[in-house]
Amino acid sequence: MPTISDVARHAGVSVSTVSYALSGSRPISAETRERVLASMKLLGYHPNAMARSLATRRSRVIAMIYPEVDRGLGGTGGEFVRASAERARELGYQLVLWPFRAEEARQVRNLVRQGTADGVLVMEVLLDDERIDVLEEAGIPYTMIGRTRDVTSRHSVDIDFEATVEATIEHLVGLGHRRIAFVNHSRESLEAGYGPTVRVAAAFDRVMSERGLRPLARTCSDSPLDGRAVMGDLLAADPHLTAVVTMNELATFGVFAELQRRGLAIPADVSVMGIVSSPGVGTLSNPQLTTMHSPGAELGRLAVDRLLTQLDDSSRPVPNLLIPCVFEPGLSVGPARTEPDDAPQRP
Amino acid sequence: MPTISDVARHAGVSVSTVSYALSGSRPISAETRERVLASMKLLGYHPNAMARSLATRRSRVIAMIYPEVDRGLGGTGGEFVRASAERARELGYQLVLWPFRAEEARQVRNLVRQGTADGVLVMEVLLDDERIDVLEEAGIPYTMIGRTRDVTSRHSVDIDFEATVEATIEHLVGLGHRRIAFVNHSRESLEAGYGPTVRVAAAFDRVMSERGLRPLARTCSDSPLDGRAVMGDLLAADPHLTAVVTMNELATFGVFAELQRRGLAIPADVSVMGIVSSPGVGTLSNPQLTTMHSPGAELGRLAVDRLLTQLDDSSRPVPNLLIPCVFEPGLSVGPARTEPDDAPQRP
DNA sequence: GCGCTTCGTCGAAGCGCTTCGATGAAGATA
DNA sequence: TATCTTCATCGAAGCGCTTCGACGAAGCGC
Repeated sequence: MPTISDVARHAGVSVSTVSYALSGSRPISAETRERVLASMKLLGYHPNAMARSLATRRSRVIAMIYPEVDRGLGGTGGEFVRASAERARELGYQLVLWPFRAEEARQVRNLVRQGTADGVLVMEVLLDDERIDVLEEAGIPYTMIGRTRDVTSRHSVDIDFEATVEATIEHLVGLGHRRIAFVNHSRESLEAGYGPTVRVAAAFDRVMSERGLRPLARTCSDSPLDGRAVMGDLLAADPHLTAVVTMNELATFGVFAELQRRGLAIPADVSVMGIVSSPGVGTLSNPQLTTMHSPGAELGRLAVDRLLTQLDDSSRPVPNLLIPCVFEPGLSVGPARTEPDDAPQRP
Repeated sequence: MPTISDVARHAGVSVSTVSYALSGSRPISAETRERVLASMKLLGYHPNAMARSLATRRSRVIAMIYPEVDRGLGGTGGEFVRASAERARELGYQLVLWPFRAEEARQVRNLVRQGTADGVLVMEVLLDDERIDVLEEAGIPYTMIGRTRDVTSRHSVDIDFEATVEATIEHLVGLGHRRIAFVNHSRESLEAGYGPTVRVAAAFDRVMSERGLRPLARTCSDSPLDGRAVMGDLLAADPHLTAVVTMNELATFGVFAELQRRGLAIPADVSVMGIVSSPGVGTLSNPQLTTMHSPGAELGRLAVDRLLTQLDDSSRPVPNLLIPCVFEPGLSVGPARTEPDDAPQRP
């Protein structure tokens, strides 16, 4: 591996001239620049990343803290990671993976202190998340994917759960649905303060109540088996429900199975709509699931952009971003069936 | 951020003493070591990774080249990445992601030359893969997940496709199946020389032929829709087939749908067995899919171990590893139905 | 023709660490 | 007691780069 002084010697200039020729941070005559660049090419020179980092105190590395790349199925996590890594590369940064859960905040601190990363991306943020406190304290730029409880002075991009729920209910109500149930993620994730679980639960309650509808909701562990049980439970709670909204991809398979077992046709008897789902997951069901798919790749890119803006110019304020899920048509949602006991309706 | 000389000053020793106290590479009296460690703790000192790397010419970073974290569904890719990152961390390394496809070998070379990574992990290796040539040429340690065509002098871990197919066919034949069809990944991936596609195709041919059975196989793009079409095609080619082996998770959903549409019961009429599938994917089908799931996490850990062994002691030869898939029982495989035209069988 | 600015380049310091050779103080040996 | 080791520690060099101050050579106005 040739070094900068090999290049300098070969081109007959000083080391600093080579550096300036490369960075352009001081004027260099066109002629010598040519000569230097030619030498570089000839020798196959590539600046050593570590030496450069040491001198500039910038590693051009961003870290991504992620507890799980994949939650079971669901390409969302992976999609997010890939999009971030790609965007980072486009902008000349590298992405390192720090596999830490919320409880491992101390490890995060240690790694941050080592100075390997110029900035940090945090996935799967909890409402109260120690890792964020550590990052704040260390004074290192970061961007959350997700949001802590209070987010006013913090940097985040997130799915716009509220708007997503709003659009979903709007869509269903527009098709005549009034009795709409919701299948959430697990009770544990709700209690742990996992953002999507908490925010969607709250949004569903609010949006339904605002319309004078009953917000029938259940938590459900991430498995088809529990999805079946919960679907049964929901039908017991309201035998006349006409639509089910589910944020739990694995459970959705159970929801389908249970409805079909009971002879309820989708969507003729019951419509099913997936929200915050990974792209393509809709095609796996029969009939194909209508979804609001989560903008994983877009969030990944935006998170990186946002973080790097902060790095380049920490004074520039960057607004927090909320991206709603995208409607992806399927065959699992249709007009509400007219219920006998819905009869006394106004026209 | 305190530096090593802050610590030295505070403890009243020289910089080198601090370094030795930390690394233990020269004897230091217990007393001064204590004093130094106390100062470190008090000052909150963490050695700067970049400076250390520059001095030692070791970055303690390994890079992972991956074209896709997720192929649609399938947590295998993500599982692999996560397991690798975790294992690397356990051993004091960081994992950076290099999102390069096989065509982007030049970019790989540039990054390698920068010296950011001590070693490289390459996912989704093709039979003929330029990236591997680049790594060989650069003389940087690497480990493939997957294999190039000739692997004798190269470092790899991979799924043991041959053993997996062998075990699968064995299992089915043991249940009386003779007419077994195979649904592979896409024709494009076969032609691109994507390892799993090619090796399993070959293994299926061989294993079936060795048993005097007809190796009925089809490529199929990764989608439920094409899965349906291919299933129809297979039934046209052999209306009496009793088992389908599929390596294509998305297509499997279509296979199920098509069989059910035709009133063929699973497994009473046709058994379906998924191979090289991501863990948990079996539970999504109804009836639950019997699979040979791919040992993604194990491969991830092993790949890292293997690479780091090479780094520590490049002379020590490390054998290439092949890990078979693991049988995961489900409800989609049963005894072969007795076909009218299979009648003249020996007892 | 003089001083003044501008331009292009150089040398050296420094980023924070590791590591090698040297050194002085004990302790062991004769 | 003089000599040789051994042990613990120090100082300095060096990893490959950036960047600051300096300096000579042109170019400028008057």
